[in-house]
Amino acid sequence: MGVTRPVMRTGRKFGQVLEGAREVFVAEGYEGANVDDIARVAGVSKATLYSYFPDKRLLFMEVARSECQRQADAAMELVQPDLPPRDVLLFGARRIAEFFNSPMSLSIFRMCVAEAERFPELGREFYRTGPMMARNMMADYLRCATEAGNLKVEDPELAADQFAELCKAGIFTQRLFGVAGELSPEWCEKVANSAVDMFLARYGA
Amino acid sequence: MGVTRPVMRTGRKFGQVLEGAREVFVAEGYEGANVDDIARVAGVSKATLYSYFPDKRLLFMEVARSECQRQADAAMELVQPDLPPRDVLLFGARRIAEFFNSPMSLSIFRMCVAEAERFPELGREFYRTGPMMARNMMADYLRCATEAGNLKVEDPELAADQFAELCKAGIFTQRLFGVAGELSPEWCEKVANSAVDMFLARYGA
DNA sequence: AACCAGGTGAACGGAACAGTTTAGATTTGT
DNA sequence: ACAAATCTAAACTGTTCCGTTCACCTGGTT
Repeated sequence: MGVTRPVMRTGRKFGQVLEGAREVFVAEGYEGANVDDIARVAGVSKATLYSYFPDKRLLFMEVARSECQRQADAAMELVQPDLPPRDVLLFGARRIAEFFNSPMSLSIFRMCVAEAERFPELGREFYRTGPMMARNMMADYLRCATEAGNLKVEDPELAADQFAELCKAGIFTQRLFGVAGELSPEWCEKVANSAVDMFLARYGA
Repeated sequence: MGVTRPVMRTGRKFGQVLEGAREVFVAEGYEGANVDDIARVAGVSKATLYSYFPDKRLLFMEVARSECQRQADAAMELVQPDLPPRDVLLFGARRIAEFFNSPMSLSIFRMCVAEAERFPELGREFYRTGPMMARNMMADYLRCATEAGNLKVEDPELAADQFAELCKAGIFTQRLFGVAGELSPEWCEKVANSAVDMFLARYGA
């Protein structure tokens, strides 16, 4: 594939552009963000911005993509199969709860949801590089742990989904609708613990 | 100033306007919806539309509000405390799973999420009249059932949140990001059953 | 018949905003 | 130092679309 990538990264100010775009998109949403603002915040001329990205939509997708990458990297250290299941799960639960409590993550999530209908590729890309990575990793772990006799999971994919859902109980919805501000670490910890308790009550060996 | 209501309902075509707006908003989202289109679909002139609603935002809020009301009415029949817990929960689980599988519900949900940041009242109003109603109803039931010795729930609010989350495992996220189309009733049934199993494993008496 | 509240349709003002262009400044590699 | 690559500032184009306005129609009431 000698095909030139649609997005080139050669110039000096690529990083600035991406950083500024991230900031403005997160603050204003996709439609609300204004390209002139992005250029100003990035400390870059609009011409420069458009020399990197053919249009606003692709700029946004790159921002979402890079943010997903960051999350995926963080998720890598999520599973340490040599620990007892309770510890592994608790560690994962904390990460998930924190994710849905963080303003940045939430904002990206919100935008991808909002635009998923008009830009289907965006939604699918986000899902594939973000939530699906975590899901697969967790499902793999559950399969391993079941084979090792530490858990009893019949359907690892479903169980992984259930676990992720449990970890955001009482956090996600309220945050998404702006009912609550950022929640206390103690609250997150409680939700995470409760998620693990419930998961083990059902799937514990 | 006789304090005229911001939204008046006197004219003959109020219903048409609301119906047309609902259709276009659901299909296009808030930003994507065009007021001329709404008027056309509603079979009404733009002047008439603006005689009912001072602006697009309030029109949207009225659509969201009426849709929530509909959901709240449907939720009323959700809890029948005289049945055994497993049946009550299964009934609720089916409703929740179906809700998150329905295109209409999903679309309204998506829009409220998208606009919650710019129109905070909208997000809070949606939460209060929608998800929170269901949550309170479920929490009340759990409290009752615990007192009656049919369940053992320490924190009914948290448990209600957990239950709702479990019911959308593997449905919600995929639907929200456009990864999957509408899922089969069999799949929903499986998710609902699995949710109930897990819930009872933890909170069953 | 005269009245009138509610509705029509079409045009218009005006603001916001994506994306382009151009002539010139600045930085970088050599 | 010099040329190539990169970046800048600002004006400009074209479009979209909200919300307004105005002259005119319609169907029911008295």
